[in-house]
Amino acid sequence: MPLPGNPNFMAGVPELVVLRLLRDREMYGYEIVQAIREQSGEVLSVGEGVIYPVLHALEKDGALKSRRKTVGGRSRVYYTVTPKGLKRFEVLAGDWSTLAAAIRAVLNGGQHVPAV
Amino acid sequence: MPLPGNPNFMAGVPELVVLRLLRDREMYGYEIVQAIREQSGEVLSVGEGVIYPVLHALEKDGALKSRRKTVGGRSRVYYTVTPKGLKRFEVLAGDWSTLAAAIRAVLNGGQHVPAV
DNA sequence: GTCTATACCTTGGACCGCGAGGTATGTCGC
DNA sequence: GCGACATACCTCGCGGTCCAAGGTATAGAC
Repeated sequence: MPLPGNPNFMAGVPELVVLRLLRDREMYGYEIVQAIREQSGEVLSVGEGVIYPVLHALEKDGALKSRRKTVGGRSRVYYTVTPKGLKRFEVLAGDWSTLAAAIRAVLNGGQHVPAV
Repeated sequence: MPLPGNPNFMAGVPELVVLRLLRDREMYGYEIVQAIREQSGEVLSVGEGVIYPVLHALEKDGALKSRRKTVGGRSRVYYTVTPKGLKRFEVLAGDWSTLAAAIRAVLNGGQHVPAV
């Protein structure tokens, strides 16, 4: 949360990314890990040790719902975004946008960049 | 360091910002804290508890040089960027750029954004 | 003489990310 | 049938960053 007294202003990106991916379609953890790697052009490598805890926390908070599904003999846990999760995504996305703009502003020498 | 095996990929923003400000002109710690707040449009609030340790670490690494100066009866520690520090800034700035682009790519649905 | 602003600094803990490790099952080659 | 590899889930504990809180000291205002 960048705006008012921001504790740990850089955190929460994994969460944001997870919510973004699940907004499009139902996915399972292992798949998410690879999707992040792919879609970021191999730049972001957010491992399973990050993703699974994030998924559990989001579900506990009611931002995600899960259901087991067996595909080709493999048991998977698929996640979907709840309305609460969608709202959370929008907040986080806005925060990120604000933050990135602020950093860019400083890098550009203090000229206020009018949002992207 | 976003690219190869990235430990703590989101970190280092305070350092990056400090180097950016000092690249323009000599500044002292207290001044830097306020400059960040201002230039970021009050979004970034990186307190003294962050800045001073960063300045000390950068100086210890030879990225900055300091000199005491008394202005109007007030003793200040002014910092300037060394060539090593400049190089470090360029690396960090590039890393940040890459990272921000990667996150934006994911937020945009996996279409590779051709750098900004 | 007290209060506010300036200016420096350190410490403790909180939090997050992450590697490393652990379990289990399916598939492919030999 | 057996080993190696990919899939798929999970947790623990370390480590690094950030940050609030607190501490010192001087200058200027009222």
